[in-house]
Amino acid sequence: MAVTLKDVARLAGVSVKTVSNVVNGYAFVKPENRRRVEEALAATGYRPNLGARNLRRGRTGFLALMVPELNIPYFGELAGLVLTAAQKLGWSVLIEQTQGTRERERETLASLGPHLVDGALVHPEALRAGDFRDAAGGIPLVLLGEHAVDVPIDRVAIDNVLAARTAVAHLAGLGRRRIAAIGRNPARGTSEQRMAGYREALSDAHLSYVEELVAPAEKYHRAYGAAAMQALLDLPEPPDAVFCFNDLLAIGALRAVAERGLRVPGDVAIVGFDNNEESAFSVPALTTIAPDKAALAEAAIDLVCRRITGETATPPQTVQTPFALEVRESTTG
Amino acid sequence: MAVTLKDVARLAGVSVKTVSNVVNGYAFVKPENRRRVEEALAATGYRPNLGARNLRRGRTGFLALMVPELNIPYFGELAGLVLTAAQKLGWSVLIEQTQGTRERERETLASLGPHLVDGALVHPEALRAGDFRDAAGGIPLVLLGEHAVDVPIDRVAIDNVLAARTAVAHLAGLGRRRIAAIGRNPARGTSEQRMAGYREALSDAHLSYVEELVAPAEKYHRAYGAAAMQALLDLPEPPDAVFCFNDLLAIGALRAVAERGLRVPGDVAIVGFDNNEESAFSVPALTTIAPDKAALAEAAIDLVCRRITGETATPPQTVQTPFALEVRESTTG
DNA sequence: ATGAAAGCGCTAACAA
DNA sequence: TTGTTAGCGCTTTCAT
Repeated sequence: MAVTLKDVARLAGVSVKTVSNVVNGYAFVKPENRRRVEEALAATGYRPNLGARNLRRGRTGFLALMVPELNIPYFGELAGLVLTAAQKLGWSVLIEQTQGTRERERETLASLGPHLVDGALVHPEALRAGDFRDAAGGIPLVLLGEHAVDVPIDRVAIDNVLAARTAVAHLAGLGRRRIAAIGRNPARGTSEQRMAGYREALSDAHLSYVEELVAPAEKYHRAYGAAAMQALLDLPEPPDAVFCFNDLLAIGALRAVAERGLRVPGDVAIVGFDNNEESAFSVPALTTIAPDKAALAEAAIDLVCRRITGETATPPQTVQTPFALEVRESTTG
Repeated sequence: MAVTLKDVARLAGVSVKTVSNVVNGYAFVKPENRRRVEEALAATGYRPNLGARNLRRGRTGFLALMVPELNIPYFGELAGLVLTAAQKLGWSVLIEQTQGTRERERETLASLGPHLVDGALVHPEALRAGDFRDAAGGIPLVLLGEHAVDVPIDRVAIDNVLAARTAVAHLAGLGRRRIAAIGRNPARGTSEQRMAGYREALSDAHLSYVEELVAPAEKYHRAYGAAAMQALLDLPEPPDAVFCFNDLLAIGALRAVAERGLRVPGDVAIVGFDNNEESAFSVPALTTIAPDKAALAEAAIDLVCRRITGETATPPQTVQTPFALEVRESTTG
């Protein structure tokens, strides 16, 4: 059916070794033979059978990317960048969705392994430290995003505490005094970090931490942001600013404010987190923390590839990638 | 390193054949042996090497999904659904991004093939009919979305003409007389279809087709929608309604209207296409055509799998999946 | 019902 | 510099 190395060899009148050498860019091939092989290659339209090559090499040639859901804009954007970064280095990526549940995350981690992929980038939502005990059959893992889980595994993330602090400091700098937060969720690692940054910034601005101004969010989706904002607006003394732990929550909050006939940022200023593409086009456009997602994707791919090739054998490291505060209309109408 | 069939066989004191039989659920294995094999399997934590299995079977076990970009919400959502549908049937999916350029689409199609994947779902943007000439090395292909390309290949799509017509009829039914369109682009297949539906609906409503009310869009991104809307609003006699060929364009249009201090739907009613999740939360929420994306994903996966297994050997077919008009605030403030 | 062995397409150690 | 050949881990005849 498909053209094999042997077919090419026969056509070129050389051995498979020589063809293999040419295909793999081995330098020492007699020019005459190289020419004939290349001709045969072109004539047959030969394409190496990756499965066979990798079986022989003890590699699969694939990486995995584990994320909650691709229809969450942040992960859609990130996945796109990861694919691009991987492709540049000649890797194919298998994307696995977990829906953010611990069980699916554990299953997925277990299903990964040397027989399927050579390495994986994982963005866990609910995994605990113990879940990593020789998971994934020992292939190199790189954790994406900051999490409470304290495991000796490579990580790439922005400084969530500082980012949250920056966002809230911006609000305080605008003269807002009742700054709420939406997104507290003990089950999520990043929630802890962002809470910490929130508290630090309040303290920096000599504002006190008010329990009732911190709204939980079960999921970081738009509808939950809207619901949380409604609750906040029902307070006897509603907030004059809100820091949302991601843009989806912020977009929901934006709607809730509009539905009350209130103004953003006039009555309530809003800051998000992630800089989803949609956030630049909401009405009003959303001020948000903009992580450098391309840098994140590239650093992660780079790291996992170096681990696979054994190029880097140092202890697990944490790479911090940059972020910026993107100021838009939702705080400076 | 990893546990192989041979290791399990040795531990269980049987031949690899017997282990293979157990692993593959072959019925006729002596209960005693089955028990011992299962014990050995559990003790070693054996996981089959997919590469080797597929090499032997002449399969790869992978499907490909070719899309322009994952950070476009429609494709992020669709990809997530495709992954889910594929997983249910035990397939892994390789996602390939083309950025919507014809060249990358051709390259990708060529890079696919029996050595990499067993079948592919492709959502082309710029491909021409000729580009499909024995592309992808003869593996089963399923086209996603409607396109101008007329090739004898399986397809899954909604009825774009009818959908567009429905959207515009809705606008006309609201009493709007100057209904514009944003998104004309001869290079894109769906553009033709949506233009046709637009014209049909105008004619149904006894409105004449006005060339200046049809705005082109190079890319179907938010910024292009905003630019097109601005141009439309600069017209001596601006439109009182706009049909955008996707939600991204509509979101951009929404912003452009807001920036002028005009009202949606008061001054201009807007309808989109795709029903991205964000469209339910924009201010105002967007009326849009909502294709049943889950049905699309499932039908496509189902079809390609049946072709691969040879279960379906009929001539290429076109499967139509349902859509609905989702009426929201942007047309009924 | 199960074992022995061939071979999927490829790479690489070993020879020549 | 190039040919020969042994596997990579698995499935699957063909025997038994």
